[in-house]
Amino acid sequence: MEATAVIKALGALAQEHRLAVFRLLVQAGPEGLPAGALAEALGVPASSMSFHLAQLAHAGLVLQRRQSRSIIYSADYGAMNLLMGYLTENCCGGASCAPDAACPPVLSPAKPLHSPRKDVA
Amino acid sequence: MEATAVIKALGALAQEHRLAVFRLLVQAGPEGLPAGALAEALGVPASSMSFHLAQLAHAGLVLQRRQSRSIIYSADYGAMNLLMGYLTENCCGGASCAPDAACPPVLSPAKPLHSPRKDVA
DNA sequence: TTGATATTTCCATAATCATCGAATCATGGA
DNA sequence: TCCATGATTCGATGATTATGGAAATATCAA
Repeated sequence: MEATAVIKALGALAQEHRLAVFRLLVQAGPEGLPAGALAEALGVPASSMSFHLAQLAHAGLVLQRRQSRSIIYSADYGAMNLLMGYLTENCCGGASCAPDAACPPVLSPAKPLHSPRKDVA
Repeated sequence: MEATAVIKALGALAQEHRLAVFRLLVQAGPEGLPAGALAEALGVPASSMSFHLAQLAHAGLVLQRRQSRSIIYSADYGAMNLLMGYLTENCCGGASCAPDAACPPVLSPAKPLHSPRKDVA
């Protein structure tokens, strides 16, 4: 994933409604949700929602497929993984950045990427 | 981490220079880098870099400390973890979203969050 | 205090982005 | 074909954001 794609993806998520939509889709799973349901869920006019969904799709964060009259949107989990991988890539120059924590990115709250060292704050 | 903080963080990263700075800092590790070095590394005027660093700091993504005449910036790894956790929270409604992949977010390329199912694409 | 260095603040300009009603397009049933 | 439904495109408006030079602030050394 290159920088311009990452910027586009981050910019797409950096907006109230789009962030909410993306999370709904992440939680909805691969089956996704139709545009109308998303608009109603967030209380946003259809034309506005369409604009935001287009942004997310153009950023490669969501997939769309038509099902009869509805257009179903779903999260692109692969893109999400690439995005987060880009941010943590080569963390701490590849060296162990903290004596007690592994550098390879792990999102689980129980195993944070690493804790800042005291001598830094 | 609440939505407004996440939006601020994502918005801060959704800009060419700021994304580049953040990655430099992530790779630099907890020791961080002075503002001047960042400006020079990216070929950006000092005043512009200062603006971008302020954005990152205000978004809670970087820490700053003064060291003599320099101001040293470093990545806030805790914030980064919270940010990514927010995006993947309650993925697929907590249910196993793919029969062969675990849902808890894992960034390692070898163990992606999960793969989209064929019947979805 | 004077001078040099490092960084930030101020300011005006230009560019990008969000909103939403109205019009348009696509689909499917009667 | 006609109509209803679901969604997108168009267009004007208002708001936010990026840029960089000049001036101001902070630190340190002599």
